[in-house]
Amino acid sequence: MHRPRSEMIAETRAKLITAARKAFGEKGYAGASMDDFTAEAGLTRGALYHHFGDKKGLLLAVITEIDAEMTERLAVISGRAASRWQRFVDQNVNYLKMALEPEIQRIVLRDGPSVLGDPSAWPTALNCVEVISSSIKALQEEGIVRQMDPEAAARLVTGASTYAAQWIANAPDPAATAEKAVAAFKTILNGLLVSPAATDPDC
Amino acid sequence: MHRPRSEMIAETRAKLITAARKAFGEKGYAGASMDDFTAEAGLTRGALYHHFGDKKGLLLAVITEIDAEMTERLAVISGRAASRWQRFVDQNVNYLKMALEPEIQRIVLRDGPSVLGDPSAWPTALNCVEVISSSIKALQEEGIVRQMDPEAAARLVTGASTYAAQWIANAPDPAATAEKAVAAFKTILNGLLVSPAATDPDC
DNA sequence: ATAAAGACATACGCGCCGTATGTCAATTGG
DNA sequence: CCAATTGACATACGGCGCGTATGTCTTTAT
Repeated sequence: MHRPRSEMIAETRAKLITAARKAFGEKGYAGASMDDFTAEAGLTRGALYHHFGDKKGLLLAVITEIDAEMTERLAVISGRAASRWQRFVDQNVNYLKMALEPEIQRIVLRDGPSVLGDPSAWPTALNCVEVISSSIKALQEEGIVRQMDPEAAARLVTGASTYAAQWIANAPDPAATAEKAVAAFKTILNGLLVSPAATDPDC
Repeated sequence: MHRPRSEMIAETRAKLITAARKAFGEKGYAGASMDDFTAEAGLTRGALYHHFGDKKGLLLAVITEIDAEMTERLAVISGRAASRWQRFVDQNVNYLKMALEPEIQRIVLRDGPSVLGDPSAWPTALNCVEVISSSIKALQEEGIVRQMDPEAAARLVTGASTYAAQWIANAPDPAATAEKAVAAFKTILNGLLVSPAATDPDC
């Protein structure tokens, strides 16, 4: 009756990741007690150490899951864009929007780098940056974007939006701050063009 | 013979901050034992809790000290620049250079946000961002830089260089990576100009 | 000179992490 | 079909590190 063991294992792993993700998101990595959230998943710390090695390993698993979701969401966005340039702008704006979510801010943007070190060195390597990087490369080949190292440009741009997102989310008036930040962000992106539009082309 | 008590206190505070700064920089915030580094300063945790409240309070004091140094270093740079635009570029490049230092990376850029939350909400509020912000404002008034919210622009630009710095410092070949990153960074800064130079104006 | 304040040390308890060990079910080979 | 082995997970143990409560001793104030 117990369907194959591998399914039980996958389910256990999923339960642990889900419980940890919730705890990390709400209380932060340091504030989340392994005893507490494993119990909440109906398990003990034994299971956790068996599957993930240690607390850091679990955090990495949680971040990998979140990053996969982010990449998927960006891919969906990329599908429906009129032009390559519009796609690039959409990707960036949506990356910024995702970075506004408290769970992503806390787990991926703040605790992640502190516990696991520089994000660009992570195994999962934040695949969503890759998405933006390849957009830039395509735009350069069409002669739309100025020549520069695509990966470097992608990291600079995502760094800017990441930082801006934290600023927005913690500002006294997030809506007004977001407006200013997105406007400035688009102006900067506009500056990447070989022939910058004199005025902002879109909303 | 013991010169005024206030001097002794200041000395104690300074000793604690120095010892903590060293420990935080080498072992990270979480890995630094308060018992260890207070002992190294010839004191105990009692003194620490008396002056700083808790471990987070001490981290804040350390970051405040580092930020003051960074601001000072930027101010010196700002003094010797041919043009306002050149000053702005110098500030950014030097901000990036500072962000390459391991101590700043670990304490200010990684552990700080994790423990104290979003940097833009810190009491010290990273004064160095303010320096860059006012440069942008001045350049806009001269009609050199495109119109946008100066603070937003400053945060985007510092976010980009901060992120890029971590990428560089942790890259397998930091020198080559730095070259690509700085080149791309200058191209992006160039895009802020009302009349962008066709080719990069300086080295 | 005595009282009050404050700087700092000592002592205690508790939470939390990692490891070592144990148990029981599920697979595998004959 | 039945050992023997593997591996998933629980339990038990030890230790470290933080925060607090308390104590002592010096300095300032009156």
